[in-house]
Amino acid sequence: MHDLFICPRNVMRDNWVEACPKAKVYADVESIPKTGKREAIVWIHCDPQTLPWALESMRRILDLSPQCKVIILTNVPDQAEALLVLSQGAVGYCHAYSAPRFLKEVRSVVSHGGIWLGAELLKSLMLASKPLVGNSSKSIADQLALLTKREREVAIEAAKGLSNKEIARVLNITERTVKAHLSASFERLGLKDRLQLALTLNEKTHD
Amino acid sequence: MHDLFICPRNVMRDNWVEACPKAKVYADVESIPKTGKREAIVWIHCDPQTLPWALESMRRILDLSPQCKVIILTNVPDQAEALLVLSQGAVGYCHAYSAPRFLKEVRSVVSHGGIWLGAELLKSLMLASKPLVGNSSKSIADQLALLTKREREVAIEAAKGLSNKEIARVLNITERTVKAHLSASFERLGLKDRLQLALTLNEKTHD
DNA sequence: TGCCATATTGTCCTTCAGGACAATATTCAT
DNA sequence: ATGAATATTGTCCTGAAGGACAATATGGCA
Repeated sequence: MHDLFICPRNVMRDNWVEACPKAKVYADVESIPKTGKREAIVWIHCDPQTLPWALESMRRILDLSPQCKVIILTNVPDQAEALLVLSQGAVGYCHAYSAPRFLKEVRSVVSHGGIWLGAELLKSLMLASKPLVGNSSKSIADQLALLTKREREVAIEAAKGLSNKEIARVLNITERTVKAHLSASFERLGLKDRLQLALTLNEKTHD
Repeated sequence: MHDLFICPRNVMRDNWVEACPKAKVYADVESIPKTGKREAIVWIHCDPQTLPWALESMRRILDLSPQCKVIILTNVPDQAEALLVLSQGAVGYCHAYSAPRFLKEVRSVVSHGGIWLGAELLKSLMLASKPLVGNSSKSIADQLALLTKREREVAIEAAKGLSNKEIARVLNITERTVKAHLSASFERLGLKDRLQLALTLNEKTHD
């Protein structure tokens, strides 16, 4: 699977050359020779201003050769932007100045059918996807079962919207104890904070 | 970076051996020799019933050696389970019967700091992060109708669990503006804070 | 008897949420 | 042209949330 770069300035950066020695560079999609439906890894360089152009280029490449893999190289990585390009068909999104070794890794992943995204982006996706988890086969009861008795009691009060002080008063323990149980519950259930806890425990069960 | 497998049955499957020829297998965390703070790729095999054990094993491993990479191998891949293990620190989640070539690829990705998840899971994550409105009942739509366009946009992001900073980034406005819209929304809808807003906009039960 | 899990609590710290008061710019209806 | 609503942003402030590190006590089990 060969590589090609699309860069408005029509210049290969050193790290790109080192990562993909045999790659060719073009200024735009039109400049690419028509080579039939061969698979390629297409690296499109852009910045926030030229993102729409990059997205349009990707669309056209994927229209012509759906089996191509498109990786977006940006000067200013941004999560929302990453989500946008990935949702529109890119299989990778990384910094244009990344080390050659890193780019080789990205190349390896996508050439085998993988998708590349950073840990921070994955974290955001997981946060945003909590409703999905709520609708999973793992019921609320199952999740509560992962907690100890006291953790459960505290979690339920927190899910109602009570503050730590209010929960402490209701259960006749200190605020510090409330925090300890909540932190343990967050970790056990894979939740970020009490808001996610509240959403999780208030999910409708499926009967 | 060497590999080790944790499998209750203390047996290496053929595909594991082929993917990681020099790896060692242990029945549990206790059986692992204390080798100091060396990085390792730890593959933990489990099924739905032993997931809690696997998660606990991972926690202990990461407590002892935070630089270790943990990959969960399951007999029954499940999206919610994948999200749970990834949110608790795993960097990979895949099928225990995966081809050696595939496991090698996973190994390569995580050893270079990447996180492995399948294209299907990523797709689900991105779908799940779409706006909440559309699946809501009329009452929620009615409440949203009380807000201005911008207030609505901010409220929806907040209801997903995003912080003010994250919302500011997504909508390309300042954190101060986010706060202003949220405060206005709380007052307009008669809500105390973002937790109540989240429960209201995600509401499925009527108590 | 010893170990582990659980429950409880303390101090300290950073970050975040949200309110108060204030201001400018834009859009739209009158 | 004017006024109101909306959008945006600033500074400043307090209180809450949550994490880190630490400690003691209790109950159950091998």
